[in-house]
Amino acid sequence: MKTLKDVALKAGVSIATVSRVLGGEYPVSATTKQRVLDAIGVLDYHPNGVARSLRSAKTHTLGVLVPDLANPYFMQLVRAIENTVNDLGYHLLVASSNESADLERDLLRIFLEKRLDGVVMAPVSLDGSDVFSSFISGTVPVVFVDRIIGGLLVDSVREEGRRSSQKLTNYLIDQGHSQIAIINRHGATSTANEREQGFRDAMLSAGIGIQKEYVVVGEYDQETGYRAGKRFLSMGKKTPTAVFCTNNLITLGLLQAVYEVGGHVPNDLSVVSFGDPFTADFISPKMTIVVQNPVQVGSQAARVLLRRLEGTDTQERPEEIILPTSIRLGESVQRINI
Amino acid sequence: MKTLKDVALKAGVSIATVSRVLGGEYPVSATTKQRVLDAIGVLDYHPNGVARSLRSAKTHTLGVLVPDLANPYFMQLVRAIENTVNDLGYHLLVASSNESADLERDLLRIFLEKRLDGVVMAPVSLDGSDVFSSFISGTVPVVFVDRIIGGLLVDSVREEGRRSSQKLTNYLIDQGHSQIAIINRHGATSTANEREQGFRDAMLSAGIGIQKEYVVVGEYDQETGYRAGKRFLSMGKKTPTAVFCTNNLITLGLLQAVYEVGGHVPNDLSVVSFGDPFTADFISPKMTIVVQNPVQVGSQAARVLLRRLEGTDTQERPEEIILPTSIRLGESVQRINI
DNA sequence: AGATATTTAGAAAACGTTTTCTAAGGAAGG
DNA sequence: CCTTCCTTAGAAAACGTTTTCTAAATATCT
Repeated sequence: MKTLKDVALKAGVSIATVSRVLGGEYPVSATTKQRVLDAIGVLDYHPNGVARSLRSAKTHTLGVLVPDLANPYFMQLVRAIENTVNDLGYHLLVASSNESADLERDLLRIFLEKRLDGVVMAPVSLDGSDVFSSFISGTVPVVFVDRIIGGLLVDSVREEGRRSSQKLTNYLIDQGHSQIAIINRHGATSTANEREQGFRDAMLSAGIGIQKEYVVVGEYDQETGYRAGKRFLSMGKKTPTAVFCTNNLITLGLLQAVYEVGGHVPNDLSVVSFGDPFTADFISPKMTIVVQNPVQVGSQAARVLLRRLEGTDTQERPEEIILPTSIRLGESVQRINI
Repeated sequence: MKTLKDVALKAGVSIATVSRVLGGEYPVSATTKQRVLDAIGVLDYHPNGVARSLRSAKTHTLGVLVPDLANPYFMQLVRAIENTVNDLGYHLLVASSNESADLERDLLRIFLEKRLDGVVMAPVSLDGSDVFSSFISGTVPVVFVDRIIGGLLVDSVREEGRRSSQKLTNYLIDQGHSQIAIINRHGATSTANEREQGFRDAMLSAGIGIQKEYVVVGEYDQETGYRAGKRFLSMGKKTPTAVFCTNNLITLGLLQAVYEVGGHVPNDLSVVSFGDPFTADFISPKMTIVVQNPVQVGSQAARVLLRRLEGTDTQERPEEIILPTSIRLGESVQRINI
């Protein structure tokens, strides 16, 4: 591959001059400029971005770390980030942690070594590991999306979870349900916690006890929803009348389980869920959901990050943006006569 | 951020020695090695990957260029590529061309400047532009996925399209349909072409003429399917009895249009489609589809690319892998009595 | 014990840029 | 016409690595 030196030789100037023609800041006479441009064209020269990055300490690349690329929520998120940053000449290194804290740590180390200019991530870890402190001491801006890690002073953009969970549960209760199950993620992502809290808030104030068999924990994936569904359906008389799915993939799995035994939603089982617009629109029946907005989260996060990158607000306190969510009623809940 | 120099100073050795400790190839005495490792730990040193890349002419980063990140097919594809290459220490720069040839060219130029080690892309352009020749002369390995560009000697991995299209159409004909519409992408992606060809093959050998109003072209998106659906449904007696959707997003849009007017599939309209497993499984009714396999395509493409990167088969002729597809019958087609 | 081989470490070049510093040549001013 | 200023261009340092070349110190062999 050709270098500045080749171009300089061809054009009969110094490499400094070629660099200046490309940079455009420094004055170069019209004639030499043309000679250089001609040489560049003839040689099919393409600047070496790696060398540039080394010299300028800027890679113009942002790291995006999501737990699961196969989740439409995160796919939409990534897309929104891309759309927002592309115009300013940034590009994305995308990786997924598969909900593993170890993998997350490894990937962050890679991000650090690749000297990415900033990071948008949905954290999996429960607490700030050593890698985070490296990021912070290295002053690489990080923005958390969807989830947060308590105790870390990091910018974050997420969606309101507890109150909307509460409202969603209340809706079920209002429709006459009391045998309500919840399928959630194990462990303690902030998101999972908030959703479960909201659920408990509602049940508590309605005076309904929460039965152990009705609380299922697993992963944010279809498998978890499918298994839980199978189990619920095999409980005979004790089968819940309604299920609260805390995640779109879990919902898909649950529906699969119901349909597989010839069941019907909502006739045999009422279902409510958290859902991104993409997934939600093509599930039948139309689901009653808390409408999530990954596009908003992504573009806001990108904007926060870009502000940190361009601006000089290094010692400013972290931004914490919590987007409001709303409930959209569908046809996935049956009214029960008490 | 700390450098080799800092570590060398702290450990009382030369930077060459530190580099050797990190590299692991060159023999270093146990005592100095320990001193160096201690210094690295104390200083929280993280190697500068940019400098490494400059020196070694390897970025360990692959470019992935898809037309649309919001399409579950490509999302699955990207994920499969990531899974395949991560183990070997490669990471992905992901970008989407939004089906724009101009944007595609710009992004390829960026890839070139960032000195990515290789590229996996679903090409949008119809012919090989100048950027491609830069890639080829620069010997950056490229693998096409899903689509190809005629006349370019480039590795490719895609799915069989024409014969499966023909079979899918034949199925409709066997079920008694003759008023069959097709919704396809405009222009000439190889994929769109093949699917249309297969459709025409079937219609021709069945002796059914293809009516102009039954051939709709647009984008590979929901909007296109939705609009086409609206139009079909407003044709009264001439409304087709069956529609062949060449793409999963188009299918979603079409269904939306049908449901919106209270219609039913397949009672009011039979629908068949190309579909990725993810989307297909959660559409109701269960669709009769050509099952696409983005995961296979992605991992195969990654493997081909890795082989080019590691091996020395530079002058070998391009690989052209065409994966077989199969038809999965669902409940989206109604049998018509003739 | 002397000669040779082996192990370990440092100095310096190289990767391809950007940018600072220096200087040549011409324009402007007295 | 001589001095001063401005414009344009080159030389060289710097960014942080890896690697080649060289050399010192130690081990091995006769």
